[in-house]
Amino acid sequence: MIRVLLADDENLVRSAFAALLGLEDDVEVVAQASSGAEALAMARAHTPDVAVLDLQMPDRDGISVAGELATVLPGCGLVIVTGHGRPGHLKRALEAGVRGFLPKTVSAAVLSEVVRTVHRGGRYVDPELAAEAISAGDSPLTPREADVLELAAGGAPVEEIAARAHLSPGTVRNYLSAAATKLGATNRHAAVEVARRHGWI
Amino acid sequence: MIRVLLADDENLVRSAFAALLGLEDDVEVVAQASSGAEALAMARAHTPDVAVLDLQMPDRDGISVAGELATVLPGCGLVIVTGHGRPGHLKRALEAGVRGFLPKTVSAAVLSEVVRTVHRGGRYVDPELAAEAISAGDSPLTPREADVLELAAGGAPVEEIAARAHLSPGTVRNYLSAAATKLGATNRHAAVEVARRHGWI
DNA sequence: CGCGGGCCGTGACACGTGTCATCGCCGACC
DNA sequence: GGTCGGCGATGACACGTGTCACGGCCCGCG
Repeated sequence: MIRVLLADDENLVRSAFAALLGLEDDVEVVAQASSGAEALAMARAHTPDVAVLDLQMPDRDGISVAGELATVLPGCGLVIVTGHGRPGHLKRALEAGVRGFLPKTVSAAVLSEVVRTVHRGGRYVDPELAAEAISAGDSPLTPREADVLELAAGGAPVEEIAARAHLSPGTVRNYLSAAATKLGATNRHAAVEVARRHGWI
Repeated sequence: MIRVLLADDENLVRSAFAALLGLEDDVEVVAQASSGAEALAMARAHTPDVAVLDLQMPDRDGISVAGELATVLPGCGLVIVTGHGRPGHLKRALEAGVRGFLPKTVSAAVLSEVVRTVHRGGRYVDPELAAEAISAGDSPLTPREADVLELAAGGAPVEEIAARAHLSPGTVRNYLSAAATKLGATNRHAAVEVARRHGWI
């Protein structure tokens, strides 16, 4: 029997996944969580064999939860499920010790199969996503550029970004200009779109 | 027995919903679709009692599908399920004849209950979402302002927006300026964020 | 009919931005 | 020890934008 922890902030989806996995004979959902913090607490309490985590949760990234789980529960298999799979996310997830990564567009049979594969110590990443990740490559942005670009995501003026990043307005413009050039965008706003699409911010 | 049509582009979620609804004695999932066009075709073929539609689908809006279904299958109950519930979406959905509207954050028991309620001819909208919709009110934007603001969503420069909207650059700037003022934003980019958050674009 | 308001355009001004050159400080690497 | 690259800053210039005033056209409404 494979003991599974489910974490997803969308209760309806999480319960539905539980119902889906419940149909399998060799899988048992032993705990559910609706946030990253709760997922960690539940994992400590129930020590599941496999943790199925949603990528986007209100408090913290599913990947950061996975990273912490990897050290707290080394034996626990880690699977990330996500709506919009971005290449950058996949890369970060694999670095965090995740062994299963699949978008929600895959068919139902895949989920339970991936749970079994990961439990056996194997790996599974969605082929389409893997291809995208390889063709897209790494982020060309330096850490600071990514930081500043993320702060620019809300459409805030440069002054506000500078204040929130504790930087000079001129420096912020330099970073944004560099980021836009690297991403082949004409604006920082278009650059934000590109970076988001690749999962680089 | 309530005959249900399920439409959601995320196969995993759709199958999971099917499993969830399959646990109910009085509900039967008779058809599934992964796009808006497919949902319409399936609805014609199977004449379900209730259609459960995801809001965001690749080809067309779940609301526009609902609007068409309302004329094609007048007796069919319409339920919209969505990840991020925006007040503006709720309003448009109700105008299209939708009688059930709920975010995916609700608990599992609610879904089947809403299907039953809608099948009986009743209505259900998520209380929290309803409160937001009332407090947020209608969109202050004129139709053209909303159009232009939508074209500005990608971060494109004014010239490009003007070309795509068949307008003069000056006119575009006027519209964007008006929209930003009405939405209390300093930029058009921040205005886009605000409008998106309210579901006005 | 006059009036308001949505729609579309022009022109002008001030401000925000994008771009580039140049500087200094540091840490990594050969 | 020299070089390279990331980080932070400054200053200057050109361009994109935000804002306002103003013009016109059309439609609906009192």
